[in-house]
Amino acid sequence: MTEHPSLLRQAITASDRVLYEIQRAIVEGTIPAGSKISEPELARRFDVSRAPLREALARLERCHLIERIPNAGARVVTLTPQGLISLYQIREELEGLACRLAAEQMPETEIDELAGLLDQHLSTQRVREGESYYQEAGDLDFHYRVILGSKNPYLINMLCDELYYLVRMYRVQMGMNGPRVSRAFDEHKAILNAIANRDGELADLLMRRHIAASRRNIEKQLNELQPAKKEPA
Amino acid sequence: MTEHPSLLRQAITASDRVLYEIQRAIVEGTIPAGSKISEPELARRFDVSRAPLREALARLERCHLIERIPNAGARVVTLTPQGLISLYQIREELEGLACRLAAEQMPETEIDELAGLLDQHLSTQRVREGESYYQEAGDLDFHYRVILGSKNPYLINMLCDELYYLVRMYRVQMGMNGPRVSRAFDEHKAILNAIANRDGELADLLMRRHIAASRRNIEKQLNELQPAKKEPA
DNA sequence: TTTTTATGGTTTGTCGACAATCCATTGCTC
DNA sequence: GAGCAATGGATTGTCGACAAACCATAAAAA
Repeated sequence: MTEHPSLLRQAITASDRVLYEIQRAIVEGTIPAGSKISEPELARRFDVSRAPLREALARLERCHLIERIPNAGARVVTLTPQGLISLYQIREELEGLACRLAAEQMPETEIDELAGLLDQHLSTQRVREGESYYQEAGDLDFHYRVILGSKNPYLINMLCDELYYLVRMYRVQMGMNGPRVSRAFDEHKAILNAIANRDGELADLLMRRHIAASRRNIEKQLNELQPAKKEPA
Repeated sequence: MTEHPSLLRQAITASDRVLYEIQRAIVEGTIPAGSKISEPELARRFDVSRAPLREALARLERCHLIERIPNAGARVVTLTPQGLISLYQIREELEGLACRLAAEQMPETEIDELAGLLDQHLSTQRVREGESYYQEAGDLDFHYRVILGSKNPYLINMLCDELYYLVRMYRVQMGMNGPRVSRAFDEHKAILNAIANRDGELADLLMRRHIAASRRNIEKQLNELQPAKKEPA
C-alpha cells in the first residue's frame, strides 16, 4: 500500500530513484516552486527514459508537489498562505487522530524508543543551538514515529507519503528558525508523556495545539515574505 | 490537483477511460477482491497498450483499490473488518472537518441546492422503498457535496478521489440494506440544518456520529459474513 | 487596429519491442 | 524423502519512436 522506508521494498527501480531526486529537488527549491515541468528535459537531466519519469511524476502529483493537466503538462505547486492553512487543517485532524491511536496501540518498546529519540534531540539541540535544520528533521522524525504508532495503514500512508513532503517543502522554503525550537521540544515531551500514560484524548489535544502553533509560525514567515497580496475586484 | 468530475477536465485520455472501467469493475466486484492483476490480460481486455494501463494502475493504487509490489505485480485489495475500521476512523475526522468548514465556507446557494437534493432523496426514497442502491448513491452524493463545500482542495482530493471509491467498494460488496435508509436521511437533514445555521461544531459532531453509525452497520454485515476468524498463536 | 484563422513547432499520450526480474517446476545432491 | 540449486516461463520495468493534442507566432480578413 505504501512506499515509505519503514516497510521494506524489495526493489529500487529507476522510477523510484528519479522520484526521490526530483522530490528532494522540489522540496529544497532546486526546482523552484511554480515552475513548469518539462518531461524531455528532466528525462535527459536524470538520464532515464520518459516512461519511469512519467511514473515518478504521477507519484509526485500524488503527494501534491506538482499539478498536472492532461495534454498540457505539469507545474510545481506554488506555496500560498491559503494552501498552508488548508494543509495544516488536515494535519491537525489526522495527526490528532494518530496521537489518539498511538496512545492506544503503540507498543511499550516503541514508546521507549521514542523517548530515547527525544533525549537524543535534546543533546543535539544543545550542541547546535540556532541551527534549525537538525531540529526540523528531528521534529518530522518525531511526528513520523507517532504516526507509525497509530497502526492505521491509511493514516500512515496519507500523512507520511502524501502530505509529509509538502509540509517539508513549506518548512524548508520558508526557512524555519528561532525561538520555536526549544518550545517544540517541550511540546513533543508533553505529547510523549500523554501517549506513555495511554491518555489518548490529551495526546490528541496536545498534538493539535502543537501543529497549530507550527502553522502560525510558518504563516508569519509567509506573510512577511509576501505581504498583503491584494486581488483586483 | 484533482480529477473528480466537479472540476472540468479538458481531455479524456485512454488512461482515464480504463481507469474508470477498472475502478467500477473493482468496486462492483466484477474483478473480485483479492484477485491478482495481470497487466497483459487487462491490456487486451480493455484494448489499450500497457502504458496507459500502468498509469491507470498507479491511480488505482492511489485510491487504495489495488496494492502493488515492485517486480511482483498488483492485487486487488481484500475487505477486512480491520480495514473498514481504519478507513472509517479517517473518514470520521476528515468528514467532520469538512462539515465544520462547510458550515463556515459554503455559499448560501450551495446550501439551497443541498436542501433541494435532500427533498429529492425523500421522494425517491418513498417511491423505491427497500431498494438500497439509489439511497446509497444519494448518501454518497450528499457527503460529496458537503465535502466540496469545505473549499479545502486537499480535503476534497483525499475524500473524493482517494477514499471515496474504497468506501463505495465496502458498501456495494457488503450489500447495504434495510432499516438504516430512513434513519440516514434524518441524519442528513440534521447535518444540513447545522450547516445552514452556520453551526460548525454541531455539524462536525453530527457527521461523526453519522459515519460511526454507518460503520457499525457495515461492520455487522462483515462480521456475519466472515465470522470469528481465529488466528493461530 | 482588432479579431480570426492557418500553420509550424513543441509537448504529451500511446504503442510495440527489449531487458531485467521474479516465480515455479524440475532435477540433483545429501 | 527432504532440501537446495538450476533452468524455463512469464511478468514487470524500460526504452525509443510514432501519433495526437496543444501553444505561439504570424498572416489574412473585417
